[in-house]
Amino acid sequence: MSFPALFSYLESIMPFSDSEREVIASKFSPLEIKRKHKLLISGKVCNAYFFVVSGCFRMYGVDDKGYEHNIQFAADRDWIADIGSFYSQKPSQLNIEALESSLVLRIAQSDLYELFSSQPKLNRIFKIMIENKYIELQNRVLQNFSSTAEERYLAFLEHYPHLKNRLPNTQIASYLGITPEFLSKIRKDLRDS
Amino acid sequence: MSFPALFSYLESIMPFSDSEREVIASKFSPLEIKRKHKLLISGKVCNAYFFVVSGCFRMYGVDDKGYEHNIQFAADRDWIADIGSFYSQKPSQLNIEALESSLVLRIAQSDLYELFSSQPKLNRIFKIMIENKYIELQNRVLQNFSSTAEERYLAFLEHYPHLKNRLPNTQIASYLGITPEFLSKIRKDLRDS
DNA sequence: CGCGACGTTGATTTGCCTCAACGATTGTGG
DNA sequence: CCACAATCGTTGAGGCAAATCAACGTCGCG
Repeated sequence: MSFPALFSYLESIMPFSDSEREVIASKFSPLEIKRKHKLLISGKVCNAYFFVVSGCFRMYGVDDKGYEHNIQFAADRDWIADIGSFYSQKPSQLNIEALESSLVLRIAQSDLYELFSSQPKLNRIFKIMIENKYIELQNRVLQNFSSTAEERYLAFLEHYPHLKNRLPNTQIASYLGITPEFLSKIRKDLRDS
Repeated sequence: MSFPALFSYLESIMPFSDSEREVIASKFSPLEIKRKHKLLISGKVCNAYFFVVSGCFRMYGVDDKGYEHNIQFAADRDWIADIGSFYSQKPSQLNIEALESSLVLRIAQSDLYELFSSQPKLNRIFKIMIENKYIELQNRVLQNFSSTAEERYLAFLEHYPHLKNRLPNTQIASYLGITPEFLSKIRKDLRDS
């Protein structure tokens, strides 16, 4: 169990010794997840973090009318968890679902906390990761307020080139906060012009 | 310089010894900021974090058409900075402006990094703070997608009771992502019903 | 006092949604 | 290996939430 994808990610931030790698790797378990299967179900506590080795996931909430709204996608070499539920240990309102058959590495909350104590470097890595996710979200809030749906769609294509040919348009529409029908119209307008 | 407001906040999370307090306090400088003055101006790098002792600030971006969009407010015992610019040391696209005459404690980026090394506890406190801000933003994204402006306004009043009598409605409208005129209509409808 | 920020109201416009219908594609069980 | 269901993308007609533009009264402040 050497998890090259995980360490390639970790060591892109800072180096680890062989013994550190061994301790860290021992806490992660590989999981194969089939398309449409879930890593987290709304109502349950999110008691693990997941590192996506390959495949693709979406995290989404469901509103009063039953509509789903994608909060974020996570593909190769990305992390995913409901951070709010994970740290508060309260039930999550979100779901994490595989959009493709995927391979993830799972680390339980208690094991991650142990690593935070024994491997202080991991604290920094997780701090950096959350900062990055925070910045992404902040840009999204700003953009939702200041751009039309078409502008947001174009920005999405530019910002996530590795996702655009991998996701059905319905999923992209849900991420942009519009209906699939309206995204279809946007795409038609872009083709026509 | 004992900064009771700062340590009352820090010690609500974890205790500090007298000597720790002294080292930490030595890195913060108090600043008085008058209404409408800025802690951060778009185009500059955000090279400090601010702890708001008293008063109130908004952080906002300006879109192509010149409209301002409030990203967040920070009042008593809250932190404010453009986290993205702070960590990347790239120019910020945001502004931080006092809505009232305020008192803040400023810590420069280099001093904060020094404290992160010498006072590991602060790492955890900042990690927790960013997690909380992340959760807040995530809820905001979800709510923007799944609620009407009226629902978001009511949720704002409920979630930020200490701000609602302190902010002009134009600022609240900007935070909610609607025009001041439309907020006025919402308030009228709520009064009439 | 007079100016500028603020809140309100009304008329009109528009971006996006809703609902409905229809082909194309995928995938799955018999 | 085919038949059928399910998912996906598209198009169109009609409707609604919120924006835009314009006007006006109020208040606090220099």
